[in-house]
Amino acid sequence: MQNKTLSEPRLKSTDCGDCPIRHRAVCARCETDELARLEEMKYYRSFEAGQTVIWSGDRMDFVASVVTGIATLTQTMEDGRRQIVGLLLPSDFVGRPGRECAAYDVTATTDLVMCCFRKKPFEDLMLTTPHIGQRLLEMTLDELDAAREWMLLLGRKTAREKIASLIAIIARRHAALAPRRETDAVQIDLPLTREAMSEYLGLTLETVSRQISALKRDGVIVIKGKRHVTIPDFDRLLEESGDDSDGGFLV
Amino acid sequence: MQNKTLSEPRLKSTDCGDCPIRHRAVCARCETDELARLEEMKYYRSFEAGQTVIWSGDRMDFVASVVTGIATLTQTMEDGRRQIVGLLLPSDFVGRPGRECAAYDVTATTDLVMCCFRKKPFEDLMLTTPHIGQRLLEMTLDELDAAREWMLLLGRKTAREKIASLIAIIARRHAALAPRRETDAVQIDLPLTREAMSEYLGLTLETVSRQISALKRDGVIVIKGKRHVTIPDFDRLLEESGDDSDGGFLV
DNA sequence: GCATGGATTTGACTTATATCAATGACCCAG
DNA sequence: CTGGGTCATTGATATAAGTCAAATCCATGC
Repeated sequence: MQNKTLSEPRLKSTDCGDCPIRHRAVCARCETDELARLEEMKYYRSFEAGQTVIWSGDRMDFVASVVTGIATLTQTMEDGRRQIVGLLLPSDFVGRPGRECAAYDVTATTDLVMCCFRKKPFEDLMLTTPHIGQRLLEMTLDELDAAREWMLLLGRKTAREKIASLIAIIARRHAALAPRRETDAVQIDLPLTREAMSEYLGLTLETVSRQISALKRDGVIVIKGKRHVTIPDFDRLLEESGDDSDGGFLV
Repeated sequence: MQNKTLSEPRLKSTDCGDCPIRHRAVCARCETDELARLEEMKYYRSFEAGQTVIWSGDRMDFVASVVTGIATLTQTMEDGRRQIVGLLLPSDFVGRPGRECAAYDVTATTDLVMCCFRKKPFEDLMLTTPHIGQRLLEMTLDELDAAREWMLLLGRKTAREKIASLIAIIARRHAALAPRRETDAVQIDLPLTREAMSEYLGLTLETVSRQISALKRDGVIVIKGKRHVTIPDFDRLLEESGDDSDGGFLV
C-alpha cells in the first residue's frame, strides 16, 4: 500500500481540446479570455542537448512548461558533488510563482522546447483565475509525492534496485505518452547519459554502468547500442526495483 | 547560491492575531465568516509519543496542522526497509486535499497535538476561498524544496554531514520558534531516537551513534544525557554539514 | 578510411557504511 | 536497591559501492 505517484503519468493522453497551448499544464479549464491572456504572455524557447536553461541563483522572470524533450533540476555542493532533484518531461512545470531566483540549475538533457510565461502577468492571472492555482497545487503535490518516492530510493535502495526503478519510471512515463498494447515488450530510449543517471540515483557512473550490465546479463533488460532498452518482462523489472509488484497507484 | 529552504522556518514568529486557530497553516488572511466555518469543521486530536496517527493506505477523512509535538511521514518497503520522507513540526500541514487515502504512515515521535479539519468541508471552503489554496500552494512548494534538499543529503552527503545537517535543521527550526540572541550557544533537545534519525538519514542506527560520538569527540557538539545537544559554534556545525556556510536563503 | 574525442565498459583495489554481537546507561516498578 | 526493559554505545568484521586506471565502443569530421 505504498505511494506510487512518481510512476503515475501526469499527462493525460487526451490533448487540450482547442487550447492553443498544447500542454495541459495550466490551461485545461481555461475560458476563452483567459486563454487569450495566456497566449499574450507566452513565448517558446528552444535548447540543444546539454545547454543550461538557467543557473541556480539567477534571476528568473518566467515560469514554463516542457513541450518536448527532457530537462533536469540539479543541486550542486561547494565541492562539486551533484544531485539531480527533478526530471522534467513533457507537460511538467518549472518555476515557482512568487520566487525571484532559480533555486536549481535547469539543464536540457535532450533537445528541448519550453513554453514560457512571463512571470508577473502569470502571477496576476493566477490571482484572478483560481483554477490555475488549483491546478498548480495539484501538480506540486504530485511532484512532492515523486520527490518522496525518490527519497526512499536514495536512502534505502541498492544500486541494482535504483537502476531498475529508474528504467521502470522512464518506461511508464514513456508508455503514458505513447500507449501500447499490454502484451508488447516495452521499448524505450534512455534520455539520460550514464553520468546523468548517476547524478539522479546518487551513484557513480561506473556503478551505473556495472549494474546496467548486470541487469542485461541477467536478462531483465536487453540493450541495443548505448541507449535503446527493451524490457521483455515488465513485472520482472518491477520486482528488481524493490517496489510493490502491482505498481498500484493511490488516488 | 543553493536552495536552503528546508532550513528556513515556515512559522513566522508573530502569532495569528485574533485567529482562534493559533497556527498559521491556513487562516492567516481569513475573514470573520471563513474563520467561523473553519472553527466549525475543526477538532483536536492528541497522541502519545510512539503512537501511529494513520497508516499508509488507510482512509483519511481529514487534513490537519501540527499544533505541538513532532510527527513523521514514513515509507516502508515490502522487506521492511524504512525511510522517513517528512518531518512535521508545529505549524506544518498534513494531508492532501482530493486524496482519499493516506500515502504514508504518520507517526507521533513525541507527544503530539494536531488540529484536524474534516476534509469535505475543508475542500469546499478551499473552492470559495482562494487564498487558502494559495497558502496551501506556498506551503507545498516549501515542502517540495525541503524534499529536494533532502534528496541532496540522501544521495550525496557522508554520514557525518548527514548528522550535522540534521542537527542544524532542527536547531534552526527550534530557534525560529523560540528566538534567542545571536551570541548564545544554541541548545536543543533532539526530538528523535537514534533509530528515527537513521530512518530519516538513510543510515543504520549504529552509524548514527558513531557519527554523533565523533562530532562530540571533535567538539562540534556537546551532549548531555542522550538527547540534549549544545552547539558551541553554529558556523562550525554548518561547515560540517557540507552546506554553504552562510546558510543564506532564497526568496 | 582514419584520426579524434566523448561516452561507456571493465578491472583492480580501497573505503565508508552495514552487519553482527556485546556492553553500557538510564528509568521505572516492585 | 534491584531487576528488567529500552535505548544507546562500541567493537570486530563483511560488503556494497567508490576510486583510479585502462581498454573499448562509436559517432563525426577530415
